[in-house]
Amino acid sequence: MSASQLSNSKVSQTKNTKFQSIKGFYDILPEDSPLWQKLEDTARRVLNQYGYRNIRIPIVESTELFVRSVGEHTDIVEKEMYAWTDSLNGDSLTLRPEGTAGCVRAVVESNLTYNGPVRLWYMGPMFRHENVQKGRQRQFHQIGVEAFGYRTPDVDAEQIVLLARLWRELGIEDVELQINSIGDAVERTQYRQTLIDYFEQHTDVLDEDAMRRLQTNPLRILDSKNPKMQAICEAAPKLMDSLGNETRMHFEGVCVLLKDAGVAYKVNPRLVRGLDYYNRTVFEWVTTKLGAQGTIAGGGRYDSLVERLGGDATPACGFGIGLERVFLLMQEYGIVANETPDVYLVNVGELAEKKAFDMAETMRNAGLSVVLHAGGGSFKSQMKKADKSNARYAAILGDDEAALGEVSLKPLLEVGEQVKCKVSDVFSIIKR
RNA sequence: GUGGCCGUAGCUCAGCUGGUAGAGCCCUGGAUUGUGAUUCCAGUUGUCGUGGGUUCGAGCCCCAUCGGUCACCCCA
Repeated sequence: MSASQLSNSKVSQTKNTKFQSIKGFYDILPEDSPLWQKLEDTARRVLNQYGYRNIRIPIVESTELFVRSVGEHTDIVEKEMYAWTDSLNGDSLTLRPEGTAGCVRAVVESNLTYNGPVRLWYMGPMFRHENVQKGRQRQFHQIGVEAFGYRTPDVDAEQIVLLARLWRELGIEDVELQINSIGDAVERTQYRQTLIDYFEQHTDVLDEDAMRRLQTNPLRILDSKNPKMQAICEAAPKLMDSLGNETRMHFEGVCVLLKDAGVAYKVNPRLVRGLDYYNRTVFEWVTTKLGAQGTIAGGGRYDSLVERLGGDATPACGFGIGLERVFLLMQEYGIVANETPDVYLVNVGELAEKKAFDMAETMRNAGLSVVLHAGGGSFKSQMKKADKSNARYAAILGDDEAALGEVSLKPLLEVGEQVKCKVSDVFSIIKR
């Protein structure tokens, strides 16, 4: 392919056209970045508290990995994947639409469960070619949390409780926990057939959407918002009723632990997840404050995926957090994070300008965060910049101070006396 | 993939039945020598998303296109 063929024809037609980010791909600007970091830092801390270990996995995997794990007939695989053929060797590759598949691949590849169960987490961008709307971008960010080798309900509950703690630490309230058990593969297949049989007796009531789902995902019909189908959905056979004893006990176990932990939940029998690999416990944390995209975290058990991807049979449980949505929710709650340097170093005068650079380094050596005013300007304008920078103190360096190796410290965030001191004393004055 | 609404200054927006482009915020300078965020004064802000069309004349009307936004679907 030639260079001219490679260039975007729409852009190259008009000269000097400004580039724009691709639809659904966006910049997180410095204004928003501190709040993102607060979110990420808080999550890291909480995950650490629970003994989850970080793993960093690629953004690109082989297409087949996602087809096998997410499911051939899911929306993600059928129409949302950024997939292409590597022009150098013909491999079919895909930008990851979710993280679990790659994580399982890594666990199997490096045999991470060799010494027993592991708890893992990762963070980063995911890619789905969907239409954008509030809380949904084509490149979006998730924290993925996965536990491998744990069979018992305590891990399911642990992950849910971990999330409850995260919301608490972030200052997010009023998020609802919905849980359900969708059974093992066999139980679900049975139930699926039961459901198809049931709805096929009532096709006169089903709308177009439901008729389509009857073939693709009959469990989703129960979720219909069509009021005309409300009655028939209510009367439909319940998934819970077709679950085996072991599955029910597992679900009971999760519920009891949640109760004991004081985490409120709502059993939602219609809660099914869009990815094929889930079984038994599924859950979502939902908010009503973000419009249509209310799920801020969701996950569940996927006991057969590891084996399906070539590993030894290993039970597993995990979830994803939609960081954009949590971020929006934090904004909704007025949660803020500001960058506040300790010092903004104002420097006016020939000698002062000469010494300021070195003086800033000295203060940084002492452990302070120091923004050096660069580029000259009047005293007044420098003070204005100091104010804008959100710094706690303006360190004023004029020729008087410079000659003596001193600075004048003026508090900017609260009222207080301006004091003149040696550069070496700045740290102890500010940090006391 | 489908539909509603919207694109005017860095930001938030006004702009009448078509008649040369506006406000606030921000930014810059000043209100007697080196003190910010408040106040007062002055000043800079633009291919009106893009490309066509109608018209003597288009920010405004028409078509196309791109983008934003919200929703369906689906999901984090």
